[in-house]
Amino acid sequence: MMDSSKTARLEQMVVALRKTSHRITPQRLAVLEILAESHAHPSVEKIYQQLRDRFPTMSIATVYKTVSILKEIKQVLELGFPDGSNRYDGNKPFPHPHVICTKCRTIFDPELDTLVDLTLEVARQTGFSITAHRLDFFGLCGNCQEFHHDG
Amino acid sequence: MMDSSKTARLEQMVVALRKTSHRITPQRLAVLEILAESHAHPSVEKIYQQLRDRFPTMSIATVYKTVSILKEIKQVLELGFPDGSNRYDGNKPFPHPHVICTKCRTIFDPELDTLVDLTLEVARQTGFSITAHRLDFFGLCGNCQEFHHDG
DNA sequence: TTTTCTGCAAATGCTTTGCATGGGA
DNA sequence: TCCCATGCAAAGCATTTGCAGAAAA
Repeated sequence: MMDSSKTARLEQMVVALRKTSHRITPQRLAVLEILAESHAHPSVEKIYQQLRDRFPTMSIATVYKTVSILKEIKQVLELGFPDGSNRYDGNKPFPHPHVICTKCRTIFDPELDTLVDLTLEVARQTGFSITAHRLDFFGLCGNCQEFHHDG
Repeated sequence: MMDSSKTARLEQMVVALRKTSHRITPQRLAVLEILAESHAHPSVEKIYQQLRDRFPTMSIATVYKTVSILKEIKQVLELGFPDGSNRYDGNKPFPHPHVICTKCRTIFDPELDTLVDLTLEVARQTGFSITAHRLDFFGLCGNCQEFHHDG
């Protein structure tokens, strides 16, 4: 991916914050940078760890608050998990499928056709007005298949 | 649905417990009955509430423990949500799509073609060995569209 | 200068765990 | 009888909240 697109994505997020009357602080900008550049779907904890070098006094609560705002203004997609290992996608903040390794917790974005047909079929069948969806595939990634240790 | 199929499903769960050396207690049997008969995808709290009449001294921890065992032996499907409002499906304890009302939290099972094609495509693209998936559609049910109050 | 944000700590809420008593098989 | 299950309370843990001082605009 070109560097300009990362910058472009960051700029989109900054503009979205400004439009909703949120201030741009150094801490927030740093969170935005990580979310705009990373394709690893980082957790709040991961974001926090990456920021501790630049902001030694930073609180993890600030990361939580920033991510919460980004969710509200739809600039980040939350991949929530019941065990509390939530992950965040700042590159594509709209519903799309994910492939998740149940061992090493790596998350990829597969290239699949959209689910518009399925969504329409569900709406027709159930009378729901569908506004979002979530599609996750679970399994072992190539690396974890190859080196499958015990435990 | 015929009554016999409910009984049949209950019997399957009992057999599965016995095969894995788990004891059949009145409390466990009651949890199994609710999971086998309900199509509402009940939460642990809901199961607990329905059991308090018959078992006044019952602990919610017992419901958690029973559901946990059923998960292990694949006799219940857990629909986990990051806000802790987990729901359980004892009728179809295998991956299948769900339609979820974001207002009243009703959950339906739409009749959709299986995702075998998509699963194979994901495996081909990513090199994963896919073992499970999760597909949720979110929106407003017919009733909540009609009577959409504030708050 | 005003309003919002940060950082710390306490609170929250679902779920899990430890342990003594009770009950299946 | 021998283990396992129950019920109670305490612990766990990611996330949220309250608040006083700091900083954006």
